[in-house]
Amino acid sequence: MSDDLIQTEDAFEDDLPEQIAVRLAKRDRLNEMGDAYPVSVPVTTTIDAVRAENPGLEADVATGKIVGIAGRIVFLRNTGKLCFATLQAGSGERIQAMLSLDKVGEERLQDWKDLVDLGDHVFVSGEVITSKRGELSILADEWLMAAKTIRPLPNLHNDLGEEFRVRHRYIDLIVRDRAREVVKIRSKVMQSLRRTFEEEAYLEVETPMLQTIHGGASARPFKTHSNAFDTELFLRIAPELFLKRAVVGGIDRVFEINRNFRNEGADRTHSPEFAMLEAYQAYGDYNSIADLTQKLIQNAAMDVFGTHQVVLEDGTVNDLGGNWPRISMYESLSEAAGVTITPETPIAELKKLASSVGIEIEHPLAGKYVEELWEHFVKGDLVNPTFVIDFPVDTSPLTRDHRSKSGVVEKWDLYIRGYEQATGYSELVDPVVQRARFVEQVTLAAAGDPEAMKLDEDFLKALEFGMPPSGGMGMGIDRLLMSLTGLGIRETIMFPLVK
RNA sequence: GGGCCUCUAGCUCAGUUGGUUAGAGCAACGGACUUUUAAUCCGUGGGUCGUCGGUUCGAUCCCGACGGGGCCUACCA
Repeated sequence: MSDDLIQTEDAFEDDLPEQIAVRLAKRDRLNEMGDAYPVSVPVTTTIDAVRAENPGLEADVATGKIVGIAGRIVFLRNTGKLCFATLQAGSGERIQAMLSLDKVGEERLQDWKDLVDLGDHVFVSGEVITSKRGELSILADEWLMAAKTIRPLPNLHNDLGEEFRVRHRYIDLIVRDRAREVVKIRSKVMQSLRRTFEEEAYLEVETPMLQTIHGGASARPFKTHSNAFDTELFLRIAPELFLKRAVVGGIDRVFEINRNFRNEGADRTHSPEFAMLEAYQAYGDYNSIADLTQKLIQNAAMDVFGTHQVVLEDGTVNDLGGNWPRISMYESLSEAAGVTITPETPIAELKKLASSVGIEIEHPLAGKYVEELWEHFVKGDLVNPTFVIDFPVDTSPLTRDHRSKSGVVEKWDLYIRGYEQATGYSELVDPVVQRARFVEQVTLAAAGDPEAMKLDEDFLKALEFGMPPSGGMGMGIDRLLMSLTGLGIRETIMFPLVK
């Protein structure tokens, strides 16, 4: 693929694809006659408005209404003395323009045929009519080039290849309704989430993305360097430790929607940068924050689709309605595995069980085996939204111990259609226990675990000033869009990273 | 990171069991056409068959390396 065609005057001469050379020549002619890229064109209305204001007209009707509209040409049908073009607005709405010899005159009709290509933005003004076949049209008195296109649009009769769509999303958005729709859905979901937060009296904040110590999750970070401070910086893997500082400071109900960066593998459900929602609620716990999470998602479904039963890309229905069940990790695992597993089950036994079902991992923490076993035995069967609650303590360093069960923490993961959609905690606010947990992590890091956290002294100091008992949650926005649409992550992100 | 597959015109795709001139539809160019809407009809041009190297009389095709992409797998959300 040659992307640097239009660089130098010399390049015009030689190896330019025919279609581009032809269009550049047309551009030159337009500039000689006037302007191929005028600063504006005298539009009086929009394609959407013309359609909305002229519904259900009979065929071959003249309304007497004169309008000026602009749009991108997506179909072109030139005949001898009457030319047709289909103009598309940014919304995807289309309308037909008709250019006849007796209205625009011989010269301008010839200019149209000579200079206008598929993909061009044009302005036409004239009367709103319907054609003999009943198509709502603008019968032009005049036309103007609004912006000349140099590259040809792909044909609109075959689906674009997936790679082409991702690499040229701007073209995908022009030619594919669904691409535009997904952008719209995403925007509406964001509005809905913010609306729910506002109703619940949360404040939206923005915390650092460039951090000197990365914490709040376990993942490999992207590294960068600050010239001014001459120091290594990390792109954040999570905002958690800063949002908790905000809660310490008295921002009792706080949320952030922003990007996280994780230097891990990319696949259908993982992107190196992804939009994350985190929320914290002083005087709440993992139950109240689960309630909030359910409300956020159900409101989003209702606001965007008007139902909790959302229809996915493949035609299946994702039922997000009702009160979502909360199942215990240890109990659901014990049931599915046919063996009683508790926080007291020795690691050797867990290892043996894991090995017997083909999970071969070496890890010093019993909790890791429990989570792996749970994913093996239970995860696949969870289709409808389900909160899996009460996780092993040793894999959840930022979560408080369970109020009554020993060996587990007050943490849930929300699963929807087999994917982890969100996670929530009763937050660990005891600075002494938090320090001890961090030290364990750092010890692991020293033992060669690159994802273990470094000690964030300033965060610990904040806790020492007293963080109220709190519930907190984190939710992947891209994944929420996936749950609501059934699309892959690279379709829910408008411009996903490509090499 | 490992395994398998893939890359042909502006776009979507055929095809060549190694042979002289690599095809289609849409798009483009020339012509005809005042009611088309994937307009139609006649005619024309357009390709380093991902890149580099090897084998061969001859490579788009076989082999190797590199690059892009996909699927599975591993890690993470």
